[in-house]
Parts: sequence; C-alpha cells; structure tokens
Amino acid sequence: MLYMAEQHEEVKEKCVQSLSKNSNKEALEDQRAVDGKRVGRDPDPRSVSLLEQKRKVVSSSIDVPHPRRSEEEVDMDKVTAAMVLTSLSTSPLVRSPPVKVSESLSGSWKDNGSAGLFTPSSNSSSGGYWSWSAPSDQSNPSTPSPPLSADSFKPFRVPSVGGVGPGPAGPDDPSLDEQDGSSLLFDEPIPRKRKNSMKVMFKCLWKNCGKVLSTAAGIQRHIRTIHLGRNCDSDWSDGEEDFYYTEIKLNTDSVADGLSSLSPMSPSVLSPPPPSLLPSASQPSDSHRPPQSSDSKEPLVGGTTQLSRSAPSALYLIHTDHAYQATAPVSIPSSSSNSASSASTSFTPTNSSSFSISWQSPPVTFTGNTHQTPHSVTYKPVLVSNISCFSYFLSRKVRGEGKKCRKVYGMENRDMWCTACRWKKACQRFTD
DNA sequence: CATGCCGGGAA
DNA sequence: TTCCCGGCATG
Repeated sequence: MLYMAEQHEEVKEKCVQSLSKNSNKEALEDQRAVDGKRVGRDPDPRSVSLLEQKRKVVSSSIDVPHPRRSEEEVDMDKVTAAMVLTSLSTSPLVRSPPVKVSESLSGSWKDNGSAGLFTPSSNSSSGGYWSWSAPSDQSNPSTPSPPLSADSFKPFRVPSVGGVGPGPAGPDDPSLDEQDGSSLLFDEPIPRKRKNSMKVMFKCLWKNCGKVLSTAAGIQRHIRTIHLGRNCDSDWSDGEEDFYYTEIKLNTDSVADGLSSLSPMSPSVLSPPPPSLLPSASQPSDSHRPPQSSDSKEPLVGGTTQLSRSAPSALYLIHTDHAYQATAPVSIPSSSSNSASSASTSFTPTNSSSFSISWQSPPVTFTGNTHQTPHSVTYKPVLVSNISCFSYFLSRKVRGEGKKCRKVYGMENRDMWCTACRWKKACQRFTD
C-alpha cells in the first residue's frame, strides 16, 4: 500500500488513459492516443471527467440495430456463428484472447503462448507484453481451467491498457497484479498482436437497417429476402443485393477493448457480470454468436440474462458500450463472490440481483468517498473499469487528516518540521 | 486561502 | 543527495 502512494501518480495516469478508452470508438483511436501519450501524456486527472463524458457520447462506431428478425435470419445467424467460430479458432492469435473461444481451443492459444510470440520483455514489472498473453497468470498455461475466468478477462482488458503501472501489486491482490502488468505494456501496444484482428463483416445499408452479418452470402440473403422481398428460399441472386450492403472491417481489438474496459480485471473473479460481456469467454463454444447481432439491442438495455447470452461474443456489438455501462458495474470483479459461476452458462435473471450485489459490494469496500450510489451507474463503470483506478482512488492521498509539521509547529518554527515537511514532501513525522 | 505534497530543479 | 519551490489538489 505504501508504495502505492508513491506510485500513485502513475496510477493516476493509467486511470486516465484507461478511462479514455472505455469507449469502443476510442478503442480505435486508442493506439493513436497511446502513441501520443507516450510522448506527452496527459497527467491531469481532471481530464477524467471529460473523458468520461466523451465516452458516453461516443461509441457506436457500428450500429447493429435491427428491429426485426425472421426465423430465417436466425438460422442464417447460426450458420454465421459457426463460421465465426471457425474463423476464430483458426486465428487464435488474434481472437483467442477476446473471444477466448473455448477451452477446447485452449490448446491453440496455449500454443500461442508457448510459442513465445509475445514473450514478456525481461522488464520485470513493465513487461512490455500484453498481459493477456498471460504470461503472468497463464504462467501455467497448462491449466486453462483456472484461467477460464481470468483468461477471458484478460484478453479483454488488454486493449484497455493504457498506462504504465506500478508493477507491484499486493501479492494478495492478483487482480491488481494482473492489471498492472498489462498496463505496463504500453510499449507494445495492442497493435502488435492484433494486427490481424480485423474482422470483415457485412453491413446492410438498407435504410434503417443496420444488420451486420459475417458473410456476404448472409447479408445478401438478408437483403434479398427482407428488403428486396425476394423469395427467400431461392438462392438465386441477380447481384442486386450487392448494392445494398457494404463490407466493413471490424477491429476485434476495439471491441475487445470496449469489453475489456468493462471487464475489470480481477482475473480470478469474473463472476457474473462478465457474463454479460465476457460470457462468451466463459461460455465455450456454444455461445451463439449470430444471435447477438439481433439481440444486441435488448441486452443493451438490460436484461441481464439476455445480455449474458447475446453479448457473448458479439464482436461487433460495438455499441455494447451502453450495455456495459449498465452492466459493467456488475463486472466488478474484485469480489471473489461467485467467480466460479462464470464457467457455467447459467445466469438466470434471478441472479441478477446477486450480481448487483456482488459488484456493488466491492466498491463499497474500498470507496472511501466514492459514492456507490446505485443510481450513479455511470460512475461505477468508470471506477470499475480499471482496478488501477480503484487503487488510485484508494491510494490517493487525500490530504492527511492528521496535522502535519506545518500545522503543528507553524511556519515560524519551520526548523522544527521534519525534513519532508520542510521540503514540502509528504510528512514523515506525522504520517497518516 | 491554508495545507499537504508531487514533480522538478538547483546546488 | 540535500534542499527548495512551483503548482496542483483538497478542504
């Protein structure tokens, strides 16, 4: 803890950065920002508020709204989902993290790790690697199990990374640890690993329809049947559909980013909340990807249950932004609570209550002054989003209550002050 | 405005 | 290192 104070400044920065990244959109800008930051960073915590606001406004680089959805679409989605999964499994390097496809795939990603693609730099704390690569907790890659939650989270958070962190985290608090590690990465920003993280999707350009599908065929079919009113059963196409959809490239990173930001870090404890976001991770292969697109909206608002399901892998559910805002709180991980549950798919609505509890409690624990008022949903995400932030707030010295030399002895007796006080440093004599 | 201190900088 | 101080944050 003490050292935290010392490094609190760093943490501060980190927080700011991470905060700034909470939005998907920003995720895109992330790298840029990061780069910029490396040169000149924004030390000012005050910016947080701005960032926060900004973040709210932002998001939705891609909308995936679609009111309607036919059964057919559903099927299609299934297919799509399958494809997506396939692709994911194929390129573990990029996807595995965020998606954490499944344990089954664990092998693949594991290999990855072993491959040492991202061997952490020797730099101790600052290892310029992605934490997600898991050097840290995956140190025992051999055992994917524990990680389950941890893993999932990791990948996600990676992107959010932003700062440099004080490496040391209380041994007792792994979450912090992880976080720090990841945060340090700075140097090897996301790009490195994710270069291939682009995912191609097809978005329907039809007015008021933002449907996004992962396959051209799918989108064409969608257009044909939904918009052109053609008989769906026939695959026949005159190619006209081509005019109504566009190919879009999604940066899975960004998505992950957004998610990551949400998902706090406690690896060990993803618990319920994550479900909403990470569920995909926790829920192995079967999570339905496709649906997500359509479901997307619902989740946003609230159905935790729904959320957990749809949100899963929604790689392109970018506007999960809002979603997570709401859910994020849940994700607060720190609490150990039901982390275990993450593994299972079951997040019944009933649990929702438990959720909130779990996530809330943590904050409560720490927040000295942070108000964990239920209504201030917006805050939570923020706080939660980055543990370091927590730590920051926690560690942040808020003017020692106790009187310090200056006050005790007064300016006139300055010579009686402890040296620290004389030097305008933290008082050593009357420590709080 | 008074305090407490961080981040820098000069000696 | 030691000693100071600008300047920010907080109350």
